Amino acid sequence: MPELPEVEIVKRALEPVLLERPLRKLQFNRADLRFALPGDLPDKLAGRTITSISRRGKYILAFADNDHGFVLHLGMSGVIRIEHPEEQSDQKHDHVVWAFDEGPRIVFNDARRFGFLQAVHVEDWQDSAPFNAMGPEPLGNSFNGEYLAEALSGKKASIKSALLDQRVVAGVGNIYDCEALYMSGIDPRRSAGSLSAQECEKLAHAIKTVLALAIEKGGSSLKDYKHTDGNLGYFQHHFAVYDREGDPCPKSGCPCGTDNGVQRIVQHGRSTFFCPYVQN
DNA sequence: CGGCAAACCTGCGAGC
DNA sequence: TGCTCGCAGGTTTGCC
Repeated sequence: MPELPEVEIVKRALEPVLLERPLRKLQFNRADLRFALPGDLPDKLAGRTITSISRRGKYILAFADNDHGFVLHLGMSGVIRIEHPEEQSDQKHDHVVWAFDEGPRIVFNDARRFGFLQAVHVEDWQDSAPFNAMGPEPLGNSFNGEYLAEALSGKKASIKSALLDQRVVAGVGNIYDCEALYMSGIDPRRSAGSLSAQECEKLAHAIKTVLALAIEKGGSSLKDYKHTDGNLGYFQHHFAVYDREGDPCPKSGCPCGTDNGVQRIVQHGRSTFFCPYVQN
């Protein structure tokens, strides 16, 4: 589930349950996820209170009142469950548990284990990888057409893959990459450096729009998520092209409707979905 | 250095 | 029913 909007939604859901509650125990159910889990972190955080939560790209950061904290990445299949005492259940692939003296606990479940949790300190987290090379937040003011034109300048790789580079812009993944390129009418196969200033402006705007809309939709169905125990997929019904191979694209009267519809191609090992008429 | 394939790991749906 | 294959929202590594 995790691109920027989903991570933002998880971050917002964590705020009321993780903040300002003394953490009884940070429990690791195995020694490693994608990377080794920080074995000394539970001792640093036991009995402490988390005082801040933030998001950077697809990463969630949380710091305790002693300036120690953790950074969490959900990988491809990572899911956070917030479980009230009467609804706690241990499930396969529950790797990390945040336990409190009372009230809900927090569980990180990740079947594929592409996700990870690492220790960070408030003083220096920004100086270490990947944060020291990460591009701007797409919803922030510093991300705009002018920045994008500069960042893409001279790049020979396709615009599709350039947007997946977290050094160009933080938090865009395969879905919103496809959606933003559709929204801006840009062919995903074009080289990144070939985009005009006007196209960069359009694309930057489309990225902001699609991400903001996804956060809005995701937020509205977060209640369902909490009650249905892990059933996700809030925004999927709003995709214009992603995972819609063969369907007519949403543009009314688009010739793709009487042709082959939305096309799927593979670029650098990842699926790209696009409408060859809208995006040219 | 830029670009790209492969690797990491498990689960699920399609097809036989 | 059960097997194999291909595919999955991400990132890192190593090779040209």
